[in-house]
Amino acid sequence: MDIKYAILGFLGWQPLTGYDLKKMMAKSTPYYWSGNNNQIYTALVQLHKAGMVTNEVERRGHYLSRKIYTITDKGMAALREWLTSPPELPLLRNSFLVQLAWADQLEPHEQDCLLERYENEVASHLLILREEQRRGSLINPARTPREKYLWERISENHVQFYENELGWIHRTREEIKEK
Amino acid sequence: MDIKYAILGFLGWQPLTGYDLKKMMAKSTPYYWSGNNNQIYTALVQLHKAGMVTNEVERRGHYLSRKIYTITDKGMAALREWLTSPPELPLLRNSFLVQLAWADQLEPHEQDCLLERYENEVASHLLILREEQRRGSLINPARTPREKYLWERISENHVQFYENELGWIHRTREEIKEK
DNA sequence: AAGGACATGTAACACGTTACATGATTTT
DNA sequence: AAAATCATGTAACGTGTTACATGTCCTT
Repeated sequence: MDIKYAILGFLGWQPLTGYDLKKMMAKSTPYYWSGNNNQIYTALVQLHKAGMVTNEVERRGHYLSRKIYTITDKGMAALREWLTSPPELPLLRNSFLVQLAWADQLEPHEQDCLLERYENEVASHLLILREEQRRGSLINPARTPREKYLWERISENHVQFYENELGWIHRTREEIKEK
Repeated sequence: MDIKYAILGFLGWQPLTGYDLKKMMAKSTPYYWSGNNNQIYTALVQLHKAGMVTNEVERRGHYLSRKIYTITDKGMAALREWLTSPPELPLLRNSFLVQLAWADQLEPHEQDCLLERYENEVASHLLILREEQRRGSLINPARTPREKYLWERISENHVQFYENELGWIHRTREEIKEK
């Protein structure tokens, strides 16, 4: 469960609430978990049980309260250990490729429509990513120059992935047209 | 549930058993489902209930038997409809990037070890992919020149993805060394 | 005789998403 | 007054993996 380590990572930075974590993950590139209450809150409970985090309840007003989580030494040690564990290959699932595998059954214009739609999807997502980078709406801790560099490279990894995909689909369409 | 359409795709080609499907998926690039009984057999039951496939039980010996599934017109229509439905963006999950996000906490040599391991993982996977391509151990239907071309492009998409990743990690390591 | 391929299925678990449920506080 | 944000949680569902369970047939 990656998300636990992502949480530990953020808490290693500063104490945070579940709600804070949710927002931070939504704003940072490597976190593919979509704004997801269930996962975050249950992971926090599990981390608490395992002694990796402690929480302090802060009352505000009559009913409202929030839990501020802090990482423990045990949590820091677990994070460090995970950081040095063997990295895994990325998991890639592209259902478009499954469509393409059987696209020979389509009429030529339907087939090109499919390819064009995919190209547009990728291109517009790339624009969004670049815009986010440009506006600096993504989190970049930058506590040290090295950390800043690493986060920039992670962001770059995403952009490059979509650029690569765009190049591939473009060439595919060109080659089909030539026939 | 993509896998249902993948099954319909293969059955559109020829009648097959669940076991056949399992092998074919394992041998073709765009099918990311790992040799998985549960999914295939339950999907076949669901497709059968939905009238997308029929099956014929072939007895062989006293106890042994196998179910040969055939796609129906309804199944073919469902497949065609899915093929023309709007493609989705690929789903990419790279837990290595989550490790990297917090890698500033590591000693320089531990950090480079992490990067090197990832580079090696990607490089060796790329070798496997290229070897599979070269040996032709991957399925390539090639019933028409266009279909052959499409499957080659799908295979190329995979290779390009890992090549891109390899380029990215290589450059990242070089830039870190320069400091 | 042993091992591998053939063949079908179930059980338990892990991960992730959407939607539901509640209600206070702050901003417009 | 309405809308957005803050804040925590639960329920139901979908998808995918590993391991379990069973037994035959074919090759070495």
